[in-house]
This record gives sequence, C-alpha cells and structure tokens, in this order.
Amino acid sequence: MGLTGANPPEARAATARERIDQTAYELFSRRGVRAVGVDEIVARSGVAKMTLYRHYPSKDHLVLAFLRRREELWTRGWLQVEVERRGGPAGARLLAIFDVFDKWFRRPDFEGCAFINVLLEIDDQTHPVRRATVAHLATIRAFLGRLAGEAGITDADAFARQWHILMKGSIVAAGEGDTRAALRAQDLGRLLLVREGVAVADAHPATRKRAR
Amino acid sequence: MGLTGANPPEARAATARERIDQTAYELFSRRGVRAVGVDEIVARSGVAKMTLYRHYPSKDHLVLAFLRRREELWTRGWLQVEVERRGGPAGARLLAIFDVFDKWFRRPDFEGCAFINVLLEIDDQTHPVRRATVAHLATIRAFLGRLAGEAGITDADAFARQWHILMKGSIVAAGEGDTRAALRAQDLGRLLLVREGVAVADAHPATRKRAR
DNA sequence: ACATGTTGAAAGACCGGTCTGTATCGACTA
DNA sequence: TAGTCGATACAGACCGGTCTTTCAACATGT
Repeated sequence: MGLTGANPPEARAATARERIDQTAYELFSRRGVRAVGVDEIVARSGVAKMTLYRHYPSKDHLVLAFLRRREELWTRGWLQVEVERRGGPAGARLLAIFDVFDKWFRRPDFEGCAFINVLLEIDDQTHPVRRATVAHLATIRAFLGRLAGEAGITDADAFARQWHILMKGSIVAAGEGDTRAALRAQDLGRLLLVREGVAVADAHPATRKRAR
Repeated sequence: MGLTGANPPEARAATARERIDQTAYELFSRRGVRAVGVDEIVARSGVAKMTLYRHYPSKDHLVLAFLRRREELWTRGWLQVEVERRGGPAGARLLAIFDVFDKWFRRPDFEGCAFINVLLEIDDQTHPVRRATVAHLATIRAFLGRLAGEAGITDADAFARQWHILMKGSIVAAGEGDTRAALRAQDLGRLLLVREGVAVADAHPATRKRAR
C-alpha cells in the first residue's frame, strides 16, 4: 500500500527531515532567519529542495519549526536543565541562571538569543513568526515565574518580567562583546532578591569584584 | 568650475542629500537596514538612484551615515537633551532616563533601538557596520559614565555597563509589548543607586505599584 | 529467486521577483 | 555649452517556490 508501508521508507524520511531541522537550527541560530536562504539549507543538509517543501509548505513554516526546536533544545533542554541541575532554593536557582549565562557568553561561538534576534528582525507586529517569538519568550518568563513563586515572591509575574529584563539586557551586552555581562546582571538580580526578602548567599568576593 | 561653484547647485544637492538621509533614517529606524532596499529609499525620497550613489558609494556607507545620524538625533539630540532638561542631581538624571523611556515605549510608533537592531542583524564581527553599532552604543555608555562620575560612583564604567543592561533589556521588553518595561528597569536602577550610596527620592507610590 | 511496477528522494533547471550597483538619456539651468 | 538631476532600463546575483528528470530501493506476483 506504500504510504502506511514498511519501516525503512519512513525511517529514511525521518532522517531527511532531521537533517533539514538540524541544518536550519545551526544556520538560523547563528545568522538569523533573514540572512539564511532555503538554498543554503538545502545544500548543507544534502536534501532535495522539494523534500524540504514537502515537509514545510513555506520558509515561514520552517522558521516556526526552528523556533519550536530552539525552545526544545535551548530553553527546556539547556537553560532549565542546567539551572535545575544546580539545585538549591529557588533564589539560588534564579541566580544560577547567570552562572549558566556566564559560561554561555564566554563560548567563542556565542550565538545570542534566537527569539530576540528574530523578534527584532521582523517589524510587522502581526506576522506569525514574530508572534511566535513573543510566545517563546513568554515560555522563558513562565519558568522565571515558577521559580519566583517557589521563592515566595508575591507578584511572580512582575518579578519574572524584571528578571527577564536582566537576562535580555545581558544577552545584548554579551553580543556587544562584554564577556562579564552575566555577572553584572547577576549582581543586579541579587539586589532585587534581597529587596523581595529572599535569602541569598553573598557573592563570591572575587566574583563580586569582577562583577562591578 | 562646477564643483566649487555657485550656491544654488550646492543648495539643491544639499536638499537632495538631506532628503536621502531623512528617508533612510525613517525606513532604517523602523524596519532595519536589511529589510529596506535602496530602491525604496530612492523612490520615497524622490531622488535619482545615481544621485544616491554619488553621495554614498555603497549601501553600507549609507547605513554608516544613518547610524551617525541616529546618534546625532536620538542619542544626543533626544535622550541626552531630555534627560539633562529634567535636571536635578546626577542620580535623579540617571533615573530620569527611564521616565524618558517610558514615554518612548508608549508611543504607538515605537521603533526600538537602531543600534541594537543592526547589531543583531549582522553576524560578522568584523563588519564595519557592526563595529559602528558597537561604537555608537559605547557613546551611550560614555554618557552614563559621565552621570555616574557626577554621582560620585567609584567605578563609573562598571556602573554604566550595568545601567546600560537595564536600558537594553527594557528596550527589548518594550519591543515584546511590555509597555511598563521602563518602570520595571527604573525600579532595578533605584536599587543599584541605593547600593552605591547615591541618594534617591522614593518612587511615587502609584508609580511604584505599577512598576512591579 | 527473479522480473516488474511503484514510490520517494536527489539533482538541478526554471520562474518571477527583488537585491545592489551601473549606464543611458532627456530636461533644466547656470 | 557644461553640468546636474530625475527617470528608466539594465546587469548580475540571489530570493522563495515549482517543476522535471533520473535513479535507487522497496513490494509484489509468479
């Protein structure tokens, strides 16, 4: 019957799609979605153009899939995992975000936040891709809100929005070349936690010196 | 001799160039430099394409001129003027940045920070346009450093970098749609000023409520 | 076991449109 | 008459998206 047939054809198709997704992820993450054409994705993934267009009816759909994958791999699979792995009380885990960022910013292939990049690439507020980036950024904020709630902070949403400002500001600063941006933001975050009555450990003296 | 000739041709040329610069400013500010082609600038400014290319040998040169104009009109002519106009001690003027931002963010035609937008649009770290955005962002930081020095803050550069993180983070948040981003960043800034021993007036109760 | 038919994928030509940048020509003016 | 400007066509590259050709791997019938 063909379509619902044996395993091999489906497995082959899956690997083709996976190659597309992975190539698109690497190129879109590093260079943005506007600067990368479908031809380059096709060439680098060793896939036929029609194969790409059978899986995704347009480049925008591919971009939307990329953003979903970015949330899966970066937000959930990396940031949240790394932060939770460090454990401790919620306040410590909020601060740990910037320890994770610090390592990220120092990587020579630092690529920035794809959600911010695509958000600023698209002017049209109604464009589905832009709306998707806003939604994916809200996912990050929801994670912050969870931690804030655990820390006993009353207005968790307002706190999450402030914390997110620190994260986004430090990412842009890192893009400018400030490799200490994470520690600077962490220092500000510590002030906010103290004001909110959350117990926090003092910064490492050396770190504190470097942070400002 | 023509080139150093009479007034009228130079005046005409000046207005042509001014029309180009103004049109490029409006389009590049709102939509980014990659999304706007020279054809559209030529059409909207009512100028011949060759006239543009006689003033600017390439689009990149036009973009560099745009960034210089942005610093002239936005950084120096608007932000610094508005902040200094509000007067008061240096700490109050630092906080006033976010009052100015608050009005900015609430404008229906809020266009974001062109320096950040272009910075994130260009991947190549060595590209002259990207380097220019970094330099223009440094100009903003120099302004912050001046205010920090006036406020008696020891490490003015580190302070300026932290303050700039708040500014950039709030701008991105405003781009996401958070119209209260300026007040959230201001609240964080107030904490930092207090920690640095700078006297600051309490936030307006209503404002404070809204800020978080 | 072997021939056959089907199917999906790769390769690449192709299409209309847009990009930056160049060349041409006519009008107007000093 | 010389020089500038606007309008326009054009060149060559690239964009997203469609289409055709070719080929290899599979399912099936005997």
